[in-house]
Amino acid sequence: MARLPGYLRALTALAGEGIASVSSEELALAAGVSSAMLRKDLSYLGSYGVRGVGYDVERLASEIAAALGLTQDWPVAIVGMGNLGRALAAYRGFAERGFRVIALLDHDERVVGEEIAGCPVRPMSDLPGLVERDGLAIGVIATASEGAQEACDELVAAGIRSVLNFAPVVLAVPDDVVVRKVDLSTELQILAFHGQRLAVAEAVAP
Amino acid sequence: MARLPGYLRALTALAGEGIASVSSEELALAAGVSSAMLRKDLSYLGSYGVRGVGYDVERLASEIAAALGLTQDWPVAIVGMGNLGRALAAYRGFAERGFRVIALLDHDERVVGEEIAGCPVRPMSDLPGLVERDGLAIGVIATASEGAQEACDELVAAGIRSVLNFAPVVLAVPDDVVVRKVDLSTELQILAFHGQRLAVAEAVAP
DNA sequence: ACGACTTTGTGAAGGGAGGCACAAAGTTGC
DNA sequence: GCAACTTTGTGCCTCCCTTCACAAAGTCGT
Repeated sequence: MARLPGYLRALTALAGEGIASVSSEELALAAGVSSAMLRKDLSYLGSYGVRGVGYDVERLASEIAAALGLTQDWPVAIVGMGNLGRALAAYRGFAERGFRVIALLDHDERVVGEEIAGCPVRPMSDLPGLVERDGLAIGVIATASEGAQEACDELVAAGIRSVLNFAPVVLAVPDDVVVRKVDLSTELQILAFHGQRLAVAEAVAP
Repeated sequence: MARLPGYLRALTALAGEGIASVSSEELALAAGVSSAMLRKDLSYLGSYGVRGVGYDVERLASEIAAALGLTQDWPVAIVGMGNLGRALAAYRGFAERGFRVIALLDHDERVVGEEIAGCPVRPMSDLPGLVERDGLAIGVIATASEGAQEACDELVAAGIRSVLNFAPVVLAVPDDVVVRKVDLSTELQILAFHGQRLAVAEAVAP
């Protein structure tokens, strides 16, 4: 379920405010979904609500965290130390949510050895060892478009089956590999589309 | 249509290889969709294909670009000059696709005046002027979660109706404002979910 | 202890997006 | 100029996701 992270985030925020119990209505509002959908989603996890009262915030949060597999730390490696890769390496958001960046990788020998955000850049040949010895399970692709497929192939060959792709290309992977895509320019283009529709609508009926 | 940017990207790549004509089958493969869906999507734009031959790459690319409103440059402002905001300011991907970052903004007076990637950081109070005089239409929110709603409110108050949100919160906006969200940690959590399912499956049937 | 009230969990209905399959249209070879 | 082949455009069908609505269940006041 792609919405569980949103619920977890809303619950964490509520817990931070010292709220112990929440109804499906309130939580749905905070997470930006309908209450019926929220209840149906949560019912898949089990019956953790109490009729007439609502859900226990702490309890539900830990159930969702368990379902998402967030009870453990997930080691992450970032491939590609260009502009984007450096930014991601410096970004604190990973560690805050249980994702530990254990390696920065680059194909380019001139970059290997450099230190970014206190972490040395390592060659791609280190990948198998990272998977084997450090339990690396998630790879982040921050290369340019051209290098993305090759980087992905190397990740998959090393045994990684979860990939987060920032490059604006469609990656070809075996069926058992999961690829999630984050694409700035696609999002911007969708916004441009709406912006234009707005402009056209205004021109017609000002 | 959220898939048009993907088609455009595939077409641009084909044009770069000097390919002049493409069938729906080939283009669909390159864009990672089914050929039937591609044809249906393109038929909404009009009949730009030739039966028995396929689509003219250049022609189709410019039609899609026009539909997306990419014939003009879209001015963009980035709000929030923390880690993420600085990274975005330095990121070249915007300009490459017709999105011009015309302003960097921050609420914090200690950051205002600083220069990042050759562009000065300006106060939030400059917003109305940017919208009025420079045609600013798209706002990018790169603040921390806490400041996101306030930043969004200021963007909307200034007249911006297209927002790209990097903060992991659900923004409340009027109906005529479009918000697109890019959320790293949600994507990572979804990957963790799959990673855990994989681990569980392996433990059951090794 | 009982009744009224609140809230969950879920069956049924509704809608929309994607896929299938085929007719229409255009091209190419002879 | 005609026939065979290729490829688009689209009507129809199916399936999944969302929403509606209500019964079951549990709480709180009296």
